[in-house]
Amino acid sequence: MDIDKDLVAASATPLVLSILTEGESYGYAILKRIRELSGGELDWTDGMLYPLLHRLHRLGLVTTEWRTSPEGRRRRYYAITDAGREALAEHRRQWEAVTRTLGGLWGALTLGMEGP
Amino acid sequence: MDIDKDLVAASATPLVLSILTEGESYGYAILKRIRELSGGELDWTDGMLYPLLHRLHRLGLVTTEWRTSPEGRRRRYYAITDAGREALAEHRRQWEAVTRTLGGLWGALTLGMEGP
DNA sequence: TATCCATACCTAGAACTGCTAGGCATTGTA
DNA sequence: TACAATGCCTAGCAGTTCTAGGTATGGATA
Repeated sequence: MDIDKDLVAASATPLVLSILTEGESYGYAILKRIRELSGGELDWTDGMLYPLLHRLHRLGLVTTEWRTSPEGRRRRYYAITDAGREALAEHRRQWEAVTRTLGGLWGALTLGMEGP
Repeated sequence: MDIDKDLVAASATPLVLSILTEGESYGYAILKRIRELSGGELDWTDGMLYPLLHRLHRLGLVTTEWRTSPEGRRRRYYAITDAGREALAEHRRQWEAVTRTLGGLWGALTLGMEGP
């Protein structure tokens, strides 16, 4: 049930940026959210996520700061920037272009998008 | 308008296998078909396609043979195998799973699938 | 109070890979 | 006869990824 490596790579950035549009978050919580959203199909290790978050920060797509949560834990919170939102829109555009191309070959394609 | 490298990588195998479900084909024609299907958004070089076709053959997902076309050109034709069809189904399943995950974050998502 | 699990983060560098940039040959056409 | 289009191939470099390791702390349990 492992998702193909290339597909994981292709979806990583849009997925993280999308999660951050829901509101700021931090590494550990993002991992759990990904697992939850995909119903367990996408199961990243933290070693995959943190370098990605660092890269997004280097590219100016997110801001970050250390804060202490109400529970007393130190966490590095991330928030999406305007540039991040633009990058996400472009990713989405590309994802739709490719899905449309594949959809043209796959015939009537629902992709499970019709649900509630 | 360049499509992200990772997204190209993720779509490469399902795209080629899908094209071969339309009937056997050969490298040069597959390249043109990809350009056509994507409206020019996906623009592979031949140096990207041939190694992929070789890999698909090595994996038993396609068969291949040299033939001379009616026009007198020598071409290496490729045809999808049963294993290839199974692999394609699995790719499609994964693509849909990831698209569904992203779709859950993107809200109502048409992906241009509603067409004529 | 010792131990274990969950939470929370970080990175070096081995291992892998993809594609650029080159090559070759043939047919049609200006 | 020269150029464009058709048609195929691959070495190896340049680039990246993620595994495997590390650290630390809060809360629960025994």
